[in-house]
Amino acid sequence: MIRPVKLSFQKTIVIKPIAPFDFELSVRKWGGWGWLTPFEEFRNGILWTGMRLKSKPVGLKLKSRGNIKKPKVEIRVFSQSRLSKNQTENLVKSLRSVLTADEDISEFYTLCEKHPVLQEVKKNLYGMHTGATQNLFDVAILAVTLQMAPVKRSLAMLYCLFERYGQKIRFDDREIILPPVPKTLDGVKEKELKEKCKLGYRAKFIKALSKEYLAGEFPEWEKLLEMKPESAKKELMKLTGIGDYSADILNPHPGFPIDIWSVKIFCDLLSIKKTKSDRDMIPIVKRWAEKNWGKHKRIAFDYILHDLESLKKKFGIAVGNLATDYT
DNA sequence: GCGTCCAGGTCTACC
DNA sequence: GGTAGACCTGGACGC
Repeated sequence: MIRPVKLSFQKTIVIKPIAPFDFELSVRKWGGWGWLTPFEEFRNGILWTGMRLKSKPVGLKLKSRGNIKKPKVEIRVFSQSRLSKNQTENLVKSLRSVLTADEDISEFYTLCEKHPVLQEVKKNLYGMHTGATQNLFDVAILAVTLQMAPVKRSLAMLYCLFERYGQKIRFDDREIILPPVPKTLDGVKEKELKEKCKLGYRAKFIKALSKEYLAGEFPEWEKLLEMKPESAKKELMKLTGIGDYSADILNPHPGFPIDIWSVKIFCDLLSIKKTKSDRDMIPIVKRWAEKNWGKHKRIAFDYILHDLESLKKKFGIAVGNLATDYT
């Protein structure tokens, strides 16, 4: 990795999300995945992280200046050069989106009253918004590293990709690593990715995704939003290495990205009778979620995965070591 | 210590 | 269109 890019303070942005909004729950993600990058830092109620404005690296220092009922987030912005009016407007738009500041979760909370598991997660995670990056390439890389591997190995692959090929930024006495860009990964040999980051067969997917991005074959987030959920998913599945599971992670429409690991938990939690193998139960549990939770299935999914430890105690589900694998 | 199995999917060849 | 088998790696397990 090249030496860190030094960023200096430019301006402060204030965002007022729709209440209820709990700042810490919304920006602190489980399992070492991070909110915008796995290498961000959260300490004493402050989050240091970063993102790109097109190709311009931006450092962000976020702090709550409100409360759950009257939320207000102060964001100090750092960059190499002054932000133009247009860049500032785009940054505010991106920040509102990744914070899901405009999402009213009260409708989901009404649904929560109908199911004991959701009642519990609502109580424990009240005010959590589940936003994350809109950069489809970054999410595609994450999805590929999640495939066919335990969490420990997924994190090892992801961390290696960031540390070797990501971009380090330095601001406010902190160093943050931003995700690798397609151009960088396109310039790395598949053999190197396999050997250095232990990506195995996934190295081919990463290379192909980089080439597809550079060739303009990645769909745009806004266009996917305009499509019907299933059409958007089909579009995403045209990308190399993106199948049913990964497309559910990338899709801006609410999906239900369960896999072999999580299907066991959902069957236990939701008392869904296991009539087939774990893999064959995946479409059955997906249909259950669609039927019972509809457009709220993704936020329900996120709330449940964030609250596994307390759900384990409350409902005695057999998540055992699987849940602690995330910590 | 060594061999075998399998995991938090996807692709491809084959029928 | 449906399905079996291959694909990387590393931890768990049995011997």
